[in-house]
Amino acid sequence: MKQAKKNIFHDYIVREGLKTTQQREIILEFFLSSAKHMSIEELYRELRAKHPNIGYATVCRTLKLFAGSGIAREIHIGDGQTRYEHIADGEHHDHLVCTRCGKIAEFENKTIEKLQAAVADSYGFLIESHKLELYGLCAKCRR
Amino acid sequence: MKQAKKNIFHDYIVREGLKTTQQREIILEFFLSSAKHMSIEELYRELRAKHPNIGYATVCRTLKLFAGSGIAREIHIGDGQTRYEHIADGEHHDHLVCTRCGKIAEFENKTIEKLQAAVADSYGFLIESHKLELYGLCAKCRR
DNA sequence: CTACATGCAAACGGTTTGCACGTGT
DNA sequence: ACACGTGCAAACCGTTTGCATGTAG
Repeated sequence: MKQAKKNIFHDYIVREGLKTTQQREIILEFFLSSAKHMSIEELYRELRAKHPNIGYATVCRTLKLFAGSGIAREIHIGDGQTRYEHIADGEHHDHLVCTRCGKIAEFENKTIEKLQAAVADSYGFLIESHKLELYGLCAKCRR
Repeated sequence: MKQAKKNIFHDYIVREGLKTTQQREIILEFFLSSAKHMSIEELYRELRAKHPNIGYATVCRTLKLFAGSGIAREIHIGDGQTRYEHIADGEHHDHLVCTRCGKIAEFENKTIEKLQAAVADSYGFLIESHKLELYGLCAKCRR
């Protein structure tokens, strides 16, 4: 599964006439093993601990490549940071964002998606993508 | 209805020990008559045309007050701009965002809201707010 | 050997803030 | 009078870009 994504990314690199570099490999490996919704800053900080000579700009640029290749997606949950999430085999999912601890859980609900499609239809609107986020307190923070 | 919101804002100003100023009145009047999801920049630019001596900072600060008073809400639709929408009597609504022309339509769907609540429950999550945006092409831009 | 990639620092874009001056109460 | 508000310009914060240098193919 991790390997599958590495392959997708590698194919993309080749297809686009780009190059496989040490930095890209390091960032790729790290991203694939990391938590699901890291911000650029978090990714950079943790990466930097092991690899002090990787620049912030390189992390930014590489994450954009991940998004371009289809193994990651840029998300914004309104905290002013750009985050990247793993794309799990075409599955779309939405987010439960804890406003206290910042934890992000994922869920999927086909019925909601169908209703969204119905709403869009009734407006003559053609959906390309959607974003559904529930903000509140996670089970732990409620207590 | 416009008057009702003016009253809400005015009460808020008094309650907080703030002051009614010319600028605030102008911005309030303008905001209440404006399109539903203006960005700060748009609001500022149009306002500025009539009132060249109103500063950007004042617009920002005043919009925050509107949000604080409950007559407006800050929204982010991922284009890097902060927008303010009117709050219609406690009604929540979601958005259809046209990725071509930028137009934002609103909708409301109680069934989706119920399903959201059900999902949150199943995670032990307590919803404070939510955001649902459908991105795509509006009826006009599809043609 | 050439084109692409990198790290740094400087630029960017939207928002916020510090400050001296203005104004509502 | 005093505290709050204003406009301007400078600061801010996360992200992007220009450039000289490094490196994959």
